[in-house]
Amino acid sequence: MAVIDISFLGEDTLNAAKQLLGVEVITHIDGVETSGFITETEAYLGLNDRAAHTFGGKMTKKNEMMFNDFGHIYVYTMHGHHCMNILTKEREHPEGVLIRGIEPNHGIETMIDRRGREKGLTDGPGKLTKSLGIRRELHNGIELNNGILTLREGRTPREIEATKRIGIDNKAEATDYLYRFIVKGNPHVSRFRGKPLDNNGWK
DNA sequence: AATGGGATAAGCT
DNA sequence: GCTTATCCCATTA
Repeated sequence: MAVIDISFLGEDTLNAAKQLLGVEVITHIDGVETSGFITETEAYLGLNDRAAHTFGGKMTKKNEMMFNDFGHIYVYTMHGHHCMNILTKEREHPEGVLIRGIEPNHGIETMIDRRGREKGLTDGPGKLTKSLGIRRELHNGIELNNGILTLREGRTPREIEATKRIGIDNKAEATDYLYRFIVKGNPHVSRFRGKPLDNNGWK
C-alpha cells in the first residue's frame, strides 16, 4: 500500500478525524516494524474547545509542540502513559486528532513484548503508543513520513459512529461535543462492549 | 457485564 | 498540592 497524501490534515480537523479511520499507522523503532489500522479517534479543536490542551491559545511546556503545522505529532504523558496526536491545520490553529485505538497488523509479537501481555494491545491511547514504541521524550514533535512514523492506505470503515469524548466530563459545553469517532463494530476501541460486526466493521 | 478504586508521574499554579 | 485527553485489577452480579 502507498504512503498517503496528508494534505487533508490541513483542511478541517473533524473531517480529518473521520478520514484517519482505517489508515495504517506504521512505526520503525528499535529496528522493528509495528503497525495497525486506526479504529478510534478524537478531534480537539484548539482555541475554542474547552477540552483541548490549547484552549484559549495558552502555550506551556507541556503543549508547545501543538503549536506547529499539520503533519507533525504531539505526544503528551498522563498517569505515566503516552498519548499521540496527529496535528491538523496551520500553527495559528493548534488543533489535532488523538489516536485512541488501532487494530494490530504487523509486528504483533513485538507489541506483546512491549506491553507485557497478549490481549488489549492497542484498544486505548496509552496502550497503542506502548505497542508501537512511541514515547514523548523521543517522538514529541516529529514529522510524519520521516522513516519513524508513517501513514499508509489501509482499510475502509463500513460505518462511522460519533460519540462524546472519553474522560471529558467537566468542560462545560465541550463535554457534550460528539468529537469521538469509531469504526462501528470494531473491538479494538476503548471500552468496547458487545459482539464485533462482520470483518470487524471494515468494508 | 458493569462498576469502583488505586497506581502512577508529569506538569501546572 | 492538585489535576489529568489512562490503565488494570478486584468485586459484584
